[in-house]
Amino acid sequence: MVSSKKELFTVEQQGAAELFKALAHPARIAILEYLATTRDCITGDISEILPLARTTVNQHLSALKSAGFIQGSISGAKTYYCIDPTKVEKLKSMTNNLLRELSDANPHCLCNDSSKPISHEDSDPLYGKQLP
Amino acid sequence: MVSSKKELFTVEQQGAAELFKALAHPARIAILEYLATTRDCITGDISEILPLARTTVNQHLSALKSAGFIQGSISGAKTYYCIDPTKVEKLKSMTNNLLRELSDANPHCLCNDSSKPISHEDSDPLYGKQLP
DNA sequence: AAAAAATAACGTATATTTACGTCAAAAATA
DNA sequence: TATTTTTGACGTAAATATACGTTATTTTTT
Repeated sequence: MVSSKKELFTVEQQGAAELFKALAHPARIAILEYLATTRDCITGDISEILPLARTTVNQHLSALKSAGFIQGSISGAKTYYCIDPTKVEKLKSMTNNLLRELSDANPHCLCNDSSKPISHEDSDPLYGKQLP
Repeated sequence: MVSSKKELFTVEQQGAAELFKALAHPARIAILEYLATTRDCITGDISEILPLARTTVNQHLSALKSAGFIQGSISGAKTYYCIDPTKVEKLKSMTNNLLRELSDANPHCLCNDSSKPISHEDSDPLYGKQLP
C-alpha cells in the first residue's frame, strides 16, 4: 500500500463509508445501545458493562466521537457521553439513500433477470465454483 | 491484542457490525452502486471504473461476497457479479432496528435533558476540553 | 495447437485497528 | 493536605485491512 486511495472516491461515498466504519465493531454498537438506554453515561460505567478494558472502551468512545455519533461533556472529574440525535438522523437518511439506490436498480442486473434463466445456483452448475 | 474479543458480544451486535464493516470502504460502496446500475457486472469492467488495481478490486469483491452482499456466477472465463437483494433487505431491516433503538431512547440521556441545562457546548465552557 | 483474454490465488509491503498496561493530571473525598 | 477516583494521553504488540504485482488456470480466439 503506497497511499490510502480513499480520497479518489466521491465525498458521498467517503462519507457513507466513514459512517459505516464507525459502526463496524460490536463494541461500538453495544456502546451506542447502552447510551440509548441510560442517563448515566460515563466511561467507567460503560467499561463495566462491556467485556473490554477501560482504555479499549475509551478508544472506541473516541472513534464514535470522531465520527460525530456521540458528544462528551466534562462535569468535574467525570465525562458524560451521549448520543448525538443529529448524527443518528444523518445515518438514517444516508442509509435510506443508499438502500434506495441499491434496491431500485437491482432488477436490471443479469443475475436477477428472469429473461436469462441460466445464471444462478439453481440452474447454473458452475455457480460458486472456485477457479483452481 | 491477545484475542479478537468480538465473540464476547451478542450475535445481533456481531451481525450488525459485520454488515456495516462490509460497507466501511468507499470502494465497496462504489462497487455496489455500479452493480446496481449495470447489467454487465464482471470484474474487469469494475476495475476500469474504479481508481484501483484489478487485484485490489477483486479483494473488495471478495469481501462483499463473504458478507453476502453480492453473488457471483461463472460463465466461461468471465465471472458475473450482482447484488443479492435479500441481503439489501436484511441491511434495511437491521439498520431500521438499530435506528429505532437509538432514537427512541435518546431523550432519556442527561446531555439531551432540558431539565439539566448546563451540559452542552452552548452552556458548558468545558465542553470538548482535553484533559492534559 | 498456440496465443490471447479473463480471473482467482498467492505473496508481500505498508497502514490501520484492536486491545491493553502504564502514567500523569484534575477533581472529589477523607 | 493526602488519598482516592476518574479520565485522557502515550506506548506497544498483535491482528487485520489495503493495495498491488506475479503466477497459474481456464476459456476463448486465432
